[in-house]
Amino acid sequence: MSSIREIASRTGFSIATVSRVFNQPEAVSARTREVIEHAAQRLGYHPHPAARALATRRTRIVGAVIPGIEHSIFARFMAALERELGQSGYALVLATTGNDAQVELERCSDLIRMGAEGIVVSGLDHHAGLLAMCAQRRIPLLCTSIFSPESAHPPTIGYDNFSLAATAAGYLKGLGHDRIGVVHGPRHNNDRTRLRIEGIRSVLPDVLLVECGMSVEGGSGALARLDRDGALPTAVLCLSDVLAQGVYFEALRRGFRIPGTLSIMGFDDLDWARWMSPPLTTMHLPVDEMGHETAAALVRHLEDGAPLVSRKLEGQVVERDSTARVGGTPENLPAA
Amino acid sequence: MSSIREIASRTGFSIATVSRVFNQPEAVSARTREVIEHAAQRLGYHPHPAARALATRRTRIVGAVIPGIEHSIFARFMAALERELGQSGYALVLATTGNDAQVELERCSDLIRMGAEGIVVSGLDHHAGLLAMCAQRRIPLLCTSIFSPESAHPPTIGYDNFSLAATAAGYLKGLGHDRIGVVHGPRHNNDRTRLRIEGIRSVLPDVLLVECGMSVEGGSGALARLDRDGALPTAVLCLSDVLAQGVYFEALRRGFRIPGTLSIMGFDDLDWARWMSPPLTTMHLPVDEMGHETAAALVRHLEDGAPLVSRKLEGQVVERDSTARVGGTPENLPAA
DNA sequence: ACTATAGATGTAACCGGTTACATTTTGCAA
DNA sequence: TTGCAAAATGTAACCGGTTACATCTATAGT
Repeated sequence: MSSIREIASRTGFSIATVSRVFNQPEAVSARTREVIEHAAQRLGYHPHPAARALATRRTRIVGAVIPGIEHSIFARFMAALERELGQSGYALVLATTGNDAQVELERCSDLIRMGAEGIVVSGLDHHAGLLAMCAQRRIPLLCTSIFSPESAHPPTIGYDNFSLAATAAGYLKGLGHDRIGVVHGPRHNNDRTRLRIEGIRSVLPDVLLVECGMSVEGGSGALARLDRDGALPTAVLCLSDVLAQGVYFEALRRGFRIPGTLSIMGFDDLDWARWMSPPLTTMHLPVDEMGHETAAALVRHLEDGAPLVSRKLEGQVVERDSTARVGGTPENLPAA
Repeated sequence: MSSIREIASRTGFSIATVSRVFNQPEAVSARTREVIEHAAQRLGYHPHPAARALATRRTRIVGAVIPGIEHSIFARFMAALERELGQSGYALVLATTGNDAQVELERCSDLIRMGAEGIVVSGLDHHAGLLAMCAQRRIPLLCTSIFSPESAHPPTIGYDNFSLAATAAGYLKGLGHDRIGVVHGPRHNNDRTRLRIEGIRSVLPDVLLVECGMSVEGGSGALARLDRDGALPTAVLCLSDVLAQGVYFEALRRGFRIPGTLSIMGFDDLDWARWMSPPLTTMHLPVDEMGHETAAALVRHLEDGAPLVSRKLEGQVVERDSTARVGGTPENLPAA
């Protein structure tokens, strides 16, 4: 409705002066500033975002493209990202892909089409066109939930999925488990999962893998399958706490004792993990830090031109009571 | 880098023709279109979003301002909202408030400042300035997670918290429970919670209320407090599945049988509820539908000027095994 | 009184699209 | 051919800000 010119003509000043009141108040006399601010207030003036963006060539929008936000760790990551970005005056546009590279490309294209100044994605392997598109438009692309020192482009801010998974596997191995099952989500289009599996295999070459949907239901079904096949291991490493939750309840349902019959370990350290009974041993993933670091890096790059550099964040095993030394407890048989 | 004028001069056509190729291709001859499209391709042309937004006065951005996305039902709502908006070519900007009305106002202001064409908030009571701000700038504001037929402004798309909670309380009452505890999150700045409590009181006038933080830990602590006070009811109604999860595990920890010693009922119907052991009885909230309807209503309003009207969505009790008729099971005492 | 200089303000040219309207070209009937 | 409507294209005025540069004013120094 009311533009800068409206205010200018109402107050008798020029549009430049009005603009200065909002952008470089110190360059305007106190009296003038007061008059213009008052008029702006009275007319309910707000600068037109597109006009400002056109002139300054800044939108202060960054986009995040993730597989999905429903369950899991991504919601926490988004929360941290949003909090940090918001504090720096940036807006976060959210887009989900459902783990489809083609959809991811389209979503990124949409983000660019609407003015995103930077894009955050998950993982390192993407549609071939994605990198090209971002490079051509000079849009910084940051890969998260993964760390890779080798690829200078694009930069990664995240954890080392391979070694974290190896550490988790090593933890269970160190507890004396030799028959270990790994429950994981779809490998397709998910390099993090693939890396984790490789990491586990580096410690436990012939571990038993069970792939299932990335949901509580999936985890539940995975344990059911293991049990039905008579392949029940002494420990199950779940590549996500959500899967662990499914395994956990399915174990309870089958009358297993945790960790007596079955040690269960998760991955993520979602907030409810420590409140289960018994509390869930899991691999803590630094997602809050990741959100924080990602936002900070992007903001520094956008504001000061600081280069985007890869950053490795640490995770660690959070030992709780859902895992135990194998044979360490007497009641090793199903209870019911 | 490359603008419409660049392409125009390269191909010898005018900027108007170039613009038409992208906006009204049928108004341009096939030959010309081909030439221009080819040049655009070669130069890696993408229309400048701010310039387009300035000229068309459209940004195709809508904002959602929610308390937080970490746990709970909001992530699911956002997912549904984003999916639907994305399909209509709109982007979703996410902002969180942590249940602070002042922060909410600021976040909304930021959204407007960056060009949001519509805003979605949770609940009906907000900072006084919020409505005024949106009204002045002609930004449609949609309140969700709540339904209120009375207030034509702003419109609400959601469920009736009062009657849904009353129904839940009625369900437990119908099971013969007379000592019922209600575990709920902060009432402050949360009209949905207040409405639910009122609804419960309409059925159970002197129900026992326990307020706690909106987390698994909160629920866990709430049950601990109930037990410590010797005020253990026969059933606990939790105003969120997250709280129910805390109560549930705390009950297990204390050796209670569910539902033998204690019936537990949640609110939300998050996806893991049915996979617990025993599965959680809960009040199903139509959040997917809410996201869908909210997005659709907003898009219709923005595209065709359709009026925004309040819409009531239904929820229902999902009866599972965490609740039972009081005294219906013999083992009414703590197990361990 | 007369500059030199800093401070305040104004002018106008952008930013990169869209689109009403004017103009030119084309195709077809008379 | 000529005439005329339809199709294709061009011109230029927006949209609402920012900002380099020019201009004007006030203050201080000599």
